[in-house]
Amino acid sequence: MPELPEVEVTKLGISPQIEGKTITEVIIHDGRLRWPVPEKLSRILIGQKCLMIRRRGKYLLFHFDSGVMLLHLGMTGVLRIQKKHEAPKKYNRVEFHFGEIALRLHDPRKFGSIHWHAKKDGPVENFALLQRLGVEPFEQEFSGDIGGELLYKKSRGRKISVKQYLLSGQIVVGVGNIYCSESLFEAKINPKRAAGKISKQSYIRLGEAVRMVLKKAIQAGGSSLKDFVHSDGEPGHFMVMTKVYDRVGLPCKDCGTTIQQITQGQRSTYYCPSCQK
DNA sequence: AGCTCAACCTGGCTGC
DNA sequence: TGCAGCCAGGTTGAGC
Repeated sequence: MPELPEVEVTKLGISPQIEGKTITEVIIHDGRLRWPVPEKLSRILIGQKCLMIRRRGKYLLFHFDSGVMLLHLGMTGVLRIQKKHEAPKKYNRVEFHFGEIALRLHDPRKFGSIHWHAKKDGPVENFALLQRLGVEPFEQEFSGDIGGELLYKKSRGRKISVKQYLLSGQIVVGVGNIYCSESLFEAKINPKRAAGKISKQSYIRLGEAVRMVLKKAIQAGGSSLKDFVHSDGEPGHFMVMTKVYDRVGLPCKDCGTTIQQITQGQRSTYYCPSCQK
């Protein structure tokens, strides 16, 4: 599931159930995720109250008195809130109990990860994996024309394609493979163009497109929030309406031209060769 | 510093 | 039906 909108929707879904509650048990069914789940997690967390859940890029940050637990959903991770007595299903990797409530990480491909950042090591922003992240798309630093100007300025001299540049998360976080194709379509930019050769005006359109596409997706995800929170079975999939993603061979919804698919940086890119110049 | 590419892991789909 | 091959929403780290 997870690009930024899905992570944001997850945060919105679990926060009311988790914030202010105290961890009573941590069970690691299979800690061999992207990185090993810290074995000390149980010792650290039991008895601690979750003060707040935040999001940074695609990471969820669970704040406790003595530090922050960082959780990434990877490609296939889903967090679900269930009753503790409900039996965990296949691919439940880790679960956290808050009294009768269980927060379960379901992750078939095990590309997710869980980390601990102790308070004594300073603010969580110091955490190595957060340091390389670009700015948040909905913060002041990417608002209005500022976002596009940032994309423009940082791209000068860059030879990689604008698709890979935007997807890298170096400048602005949260744009995964689906919303990257969608944003470039909305901004009418051909994904094959070199990042360093794109005008400031185009990047300003791209900045707007990124915010618009992500916002719409969050709103679409929001509609499935109830399903998500109350789900005790498989996660509810919400349909994301895409203009180009996964539409190879189909007509462009704006001009009718056949949507193309190419590979860039080992990932699929979809675009309309007429609309995107 | 920037670019490319393999790697992590499992399931689902396509085609023979 | 079986099986090989390819694809999948992310990200790091090695090597040039």
